[in-house]
Amino acid sequence: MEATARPDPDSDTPAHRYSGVLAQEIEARWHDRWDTEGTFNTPNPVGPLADASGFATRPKKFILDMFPYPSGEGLHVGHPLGFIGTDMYARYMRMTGHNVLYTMGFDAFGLPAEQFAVQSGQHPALTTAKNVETYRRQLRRLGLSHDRRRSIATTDPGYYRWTQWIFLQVFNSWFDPERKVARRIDELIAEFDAGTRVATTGDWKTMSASERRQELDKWRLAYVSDAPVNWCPGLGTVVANEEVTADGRSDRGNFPVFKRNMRQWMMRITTFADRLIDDLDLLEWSDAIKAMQRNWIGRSEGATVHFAIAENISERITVFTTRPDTLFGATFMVLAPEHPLVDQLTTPAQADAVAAYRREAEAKKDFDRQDAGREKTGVFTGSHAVNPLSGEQIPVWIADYVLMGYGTGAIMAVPCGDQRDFEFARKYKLPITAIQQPPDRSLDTATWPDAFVGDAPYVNSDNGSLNLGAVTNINEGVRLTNEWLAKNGHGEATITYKLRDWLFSRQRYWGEPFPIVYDADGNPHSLPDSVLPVALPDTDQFSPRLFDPDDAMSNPESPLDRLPEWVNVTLDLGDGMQPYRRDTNVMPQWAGSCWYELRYIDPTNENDFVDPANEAYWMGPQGKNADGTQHPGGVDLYVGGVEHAVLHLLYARFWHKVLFDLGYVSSLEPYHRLFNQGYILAAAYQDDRGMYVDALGVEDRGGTQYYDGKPVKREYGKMGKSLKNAVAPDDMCAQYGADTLRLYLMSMGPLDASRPWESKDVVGVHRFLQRLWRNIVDEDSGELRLLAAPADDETLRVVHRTIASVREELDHLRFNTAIAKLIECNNHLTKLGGCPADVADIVVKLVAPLAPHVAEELWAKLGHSDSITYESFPVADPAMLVTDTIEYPVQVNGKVRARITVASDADSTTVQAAAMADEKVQASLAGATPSKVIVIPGRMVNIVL
RNA sequence: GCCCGAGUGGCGGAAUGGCAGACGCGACGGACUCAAAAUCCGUUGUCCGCAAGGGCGUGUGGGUUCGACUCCCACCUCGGGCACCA
Repeated sequence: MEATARPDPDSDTPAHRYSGVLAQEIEARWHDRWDTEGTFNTPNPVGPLADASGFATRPKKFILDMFPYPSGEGLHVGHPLGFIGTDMYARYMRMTGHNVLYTMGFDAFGLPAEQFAVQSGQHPALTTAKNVETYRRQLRRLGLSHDRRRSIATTDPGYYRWTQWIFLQVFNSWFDPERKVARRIDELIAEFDAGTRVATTGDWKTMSASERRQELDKWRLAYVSDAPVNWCPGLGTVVANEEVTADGRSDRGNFPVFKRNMRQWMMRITTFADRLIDDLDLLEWSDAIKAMQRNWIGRSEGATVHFAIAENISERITVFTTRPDTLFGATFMVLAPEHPLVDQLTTPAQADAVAAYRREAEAKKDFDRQDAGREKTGVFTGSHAVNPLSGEQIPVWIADYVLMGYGTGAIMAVPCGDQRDFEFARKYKLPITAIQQPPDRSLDTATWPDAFVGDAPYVNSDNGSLNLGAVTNINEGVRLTNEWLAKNGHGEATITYKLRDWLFSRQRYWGEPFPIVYDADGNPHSLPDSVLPVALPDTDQFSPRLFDPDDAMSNPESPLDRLPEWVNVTLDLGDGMQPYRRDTNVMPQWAGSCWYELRYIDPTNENDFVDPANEAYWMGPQGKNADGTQHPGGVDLYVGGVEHAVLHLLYARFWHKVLFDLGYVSSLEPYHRLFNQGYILAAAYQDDRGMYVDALGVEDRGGTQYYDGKPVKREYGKMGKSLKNAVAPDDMCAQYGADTLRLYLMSMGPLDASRPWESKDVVGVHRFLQRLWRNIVDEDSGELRLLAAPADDETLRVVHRTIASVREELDHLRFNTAIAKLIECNNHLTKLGGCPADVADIVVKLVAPLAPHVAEELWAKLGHSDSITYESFPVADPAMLVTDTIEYPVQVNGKVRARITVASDADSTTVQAAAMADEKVQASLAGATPSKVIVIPGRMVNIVL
């Protein structure tokens, strides 16, 4: 497609027609003026960005986009969908008297930047800076009203200095399990010193300095752990659980991921699990996203139950169950093959079988073990456990359908009520005892086709001291059993989570270095604030060692390991000058995006990551939510894709809560209202080899598509490089102007819906702007051509109805219908032959948030010298919204048969009489007498026969 | 399997208990033009009919209601998330 504008100089197109060429000329001029005048600079209450405008006393709106990763390809038209929505809203908010914080930063650390650098042979710092430049230019061209003084990139040392500082706050904190808040590690030391809290590894008073250090490390919210992590040889790094797809591969690069024990940084996000679930209730997020977060955290309530072992082994087997009330039906136990008690439990007779089974299970990847459809397999250990309720001895098996990573890695099997246990019991001829009386089955489980799951009266559930016979619901059964277990020392009520602690280190180059050094004994020490940032050292060896993607036994080698002069340092950390080794990991890409909205507030603050007064103004709680719950604070509107539902959004909430607990921020949550925009889809085409071909080169001939003369297959998918169906915003701006692109993207449908891009449809909104222009400006002279006569009554009503509905639609982010209303209004003006002079200001203001460049130009032509940005948005005159007469549709038996016009204040009797008198109504009635007439005032009449 | 969404003209979509299809694309007809593009005006759910007019119509089947795209129940299809989670 040609990226040039349509009209050529030879054509007879009027010189001042609103064409792509003119639009670009206008837009470039306004971009310069906005920059020169600092039109979108937003003042803070205090600090370097405070000013005397008085704006900082206005009500505030903090409007935020999920900031982009600046890729080498630049933007395609799908990327700015959300950005344009927030820009329209931000501009509307400015015109309704708000002080608006709106800017854009760049999430520039991370794997893709590093991979792009490796491919191109250029340093990621260079490619990133270049890409950010491209993005800034493209975003500017779209007319986004960002306060550019507040823009940051996560790779700026002035930014990641504070990312490292927050890491140190997390490192120097612990979770108080009683108060359920993060507290400073100093307060833990004070509690140990005072004896009000007992250390877990020994007597605090007699511990050596090194022992005390190790005790404290066990409490820290950021800690080094030697635990199973996701090792991805194809990427050369470990990745977080959240970055592993359902089929056991990395979400970046789609490489296999293996569980391996490795020494890595973790963050104790699990301690915040309850608050991360509970506080979702305070947020205006979609139920879908809330459900995804709840699912991921995976809270389940139940009990731990301890089973004694019959064969004289002192250890007990501990299980977690959500259905302790079914304990009477536990007829065997199953341990994960990796369970630590398996060796002790295995009898000599079973040793070979158990060893063989464990080898087999180990060889399988985690993913293969998690296929629910697989036939269950297992081996008897030879030992028995004692059911604490029934006293019966039940066999202990191992099977790979039980996972070491969830609960305790062991289960009590209740085959009558659990389908997995039922299948296993059938296969290995294990007993199945009914403990509930299903309504449609006998108690003879041999006749059952499957496990019975549901509410039914308990049977066989009485051991003399616990009797569930009279219990009618599961909750009551669970409660009674938990009580009995606790009283008799066999267990207690317990809550478990699917959420694991957050794996926080990566063996890559392009990320934030850890502000941590290790002493000669390998103990981690935090570096003081004064040496931050720990700068990422320069090197041309920025690729980590990559391995065969299937080489599970390979070991990570971080690029920073290769820089001994950086790694080895001599420092005085309080014990005199000592040699230390720097941590050679870098933080995951999510670190930088965990707090960027806070830095937007105070981007130039050298002393603080954000001034508390500025944070309180922009993000502090705003009274009560609409439903009366506490307002948690946070940004007023956060727009972004649904793909971050459990990654960025969970991590950022966690960090924010830690900062809240430590008293650094006043907001409980970072993002009060979240809006997930849809994706822009586009047709993609495959040739006969299944290769994608450049969608821009495909021709349509009578419904069949051809590329290079050969037919191709069409499908629709997310716009992007991989499907070769990207459309560049620069091309669209060149052809029609940015205002047209903005309107088209927003008019395609609601912001939260995904929808296909059709380049041929763009011309529709372009024609609208052209007509709007022509209604105000003479296309030949470029001078105003307003109608001198005052707007007639009908026009005034149209204009005021438009004001009312545009306000209504913009308040609810319904840009598509707002645009439709404006088109309707403009079509009315077109029929008049132009815009009456006395409504021109109003019409231009209505368009301003949506198509700001053309609005500024028209505003200037109308004789105003200031930017339209801070003009007040029109308010509809209520008198103009009511009419003297109303047309009522008249239904006979629910079908519209006639229309009558009556005075708008006519009462029901009058309306009914007018309806009955109508001749079409009489014809439809055909002489019959209505049994009922319903009159809905202002709406309609329905005559029922 | 479980949890969310969504199914409306040729196409994108509008209407959330009260006139289904706003607005736009496309298509068709007309104006302008030597012609084309651009622009402007008009028609456009579908079927029957020359017309007036009428029948049908929001994935399928049932229900609530004077009235259902909208609410309820069951099902079908598509999209997304989770999945041997005890």
